[in-house]
Amino acid sequence: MQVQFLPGAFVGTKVIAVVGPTASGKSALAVRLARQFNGEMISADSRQVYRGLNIGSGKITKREMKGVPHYLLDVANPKRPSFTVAQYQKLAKLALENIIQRKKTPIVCGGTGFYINALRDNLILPPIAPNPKLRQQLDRLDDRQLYLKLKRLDPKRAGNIDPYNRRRLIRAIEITTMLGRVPSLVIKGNPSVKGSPWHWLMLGIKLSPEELRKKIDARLKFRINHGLIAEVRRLHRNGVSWKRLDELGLEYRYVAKFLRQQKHPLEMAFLERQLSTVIWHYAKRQMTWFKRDKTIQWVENYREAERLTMVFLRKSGKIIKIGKGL
RNA sequence: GGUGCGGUGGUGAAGUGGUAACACAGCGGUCUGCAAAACCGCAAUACGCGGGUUCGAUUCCCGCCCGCACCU
Repeated sequence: MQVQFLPGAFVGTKVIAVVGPTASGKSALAVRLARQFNGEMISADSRQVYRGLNIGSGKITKREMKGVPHYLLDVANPKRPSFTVAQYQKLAKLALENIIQRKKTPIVCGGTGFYINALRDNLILPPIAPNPKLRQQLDRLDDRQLYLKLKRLDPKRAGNIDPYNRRRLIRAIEITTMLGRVPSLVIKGNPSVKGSPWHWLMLGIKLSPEELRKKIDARLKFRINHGLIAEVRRLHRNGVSWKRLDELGLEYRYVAKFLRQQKHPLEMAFLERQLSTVIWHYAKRQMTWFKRDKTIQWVENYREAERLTMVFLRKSGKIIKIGKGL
C-alpha cells in the first residue's frame, strides 16, 4: 500500500535532519523524503551558503531539487569571510519557522555538524561579533601568552579550552573582553543551550569506510572532469583572493594551489590524490562529530529512513493515509 | 666488467659505537561566531643479507644482493 501525506495534513512542530559525512548521499535521500512527506529543505553546509561555490561544494542542482524548495543556499558572498554559525543560526531559524508556518515539513540536510547543532539546540552564541582589530592585536601573542591572558580574564573558560588552538583562544578572549562591559550578559565559562522548541528526527546515513572512500573518489573524479578547475579559476577572476580560496578548504584550497603553481597538466594526478586524502580526512572528522550525537538514528537505505520518518510524523501528528483502496 | 653513491617503520627522510628524529599516510579524538576551518593524541613487529672487530653495531671492516650514476 502506498502511503502519502497530503499537504497540510499534519501540523508540525517536527523537523527532520539528514546528516552524514560528505559524499554519503544525503541530498538525494533528503529530497526523496521531502517529496514523499511534503517537505522543504534547509541546507546545513558551511560552504554551500556561498554564491558561486557549486561544483566544489557539491551544491545540489536545480534539476536534482526536483521541485523541492531549498533554503540557505547562496546566501553569502564568498569574497568575504563574513558568514559564521551565528549568521547561519539566525537565517536557518527564520527559514524553519517559515516552513512550519506553511504547514510543511522542514528537512535540515547537511554535513556541517556545528551548524546543525546551533540550529537544533538553540545554542546561545555569545552576542559578540568578531572584532578584527582586537584579533589582529591578539594575533601578535604566542599561544602561551594567549592562554595566560585568557586564564586571567576568564579562568573557567581557560579550564576547558584547548590551550594550543590559538583561533579559539583568540575568540574566547574576544568574548570576555567585550563581555566585560555588559555585566548582564555574563555567560562566561561555558555557555549553554536553550533547547529546541521543535521535535527532531535525526537521521544519519551509515556507510562502511570502504564504501565511503569509494564514493568520495568517484565523486571527486567526476567533479574534476566536469568543471571543478574552471569554477575555481572563475571564482578567483571574480575577485575571490587566493587567500580566501585557501580558507574555503578542500577543493577550493587545493585547486587554488594547483592553479597558482602553474604546474604541468601531469600534476593533475597529484592533485587528485591529494584531494582524495584530504576529503577523506574531512569525512572522518565529520564522523567523529556525528558519532557523539546519540540521538542520531543511523540508516542504511531509503526504506529505513522512510520507516522512521513515518513513525516520527505519525506520533501525535495528523496523517492521512491514501491507500489503493481509498 | 670497473668506479662511486645509496639501501632505516606503508612512503619520504634524519642520525648515532650503547637498539633510532621528523614529515606524510594510518588510527583515535576535541569542538558554543572563521567549523570543508583550527587543534590534540596514538601506534608503529623500520636500520638489505651473511660474516668479522667490539663488553656492545643500525653506526666500523669484509663479502654478497639490490638500486642509481658514471666509466670501459
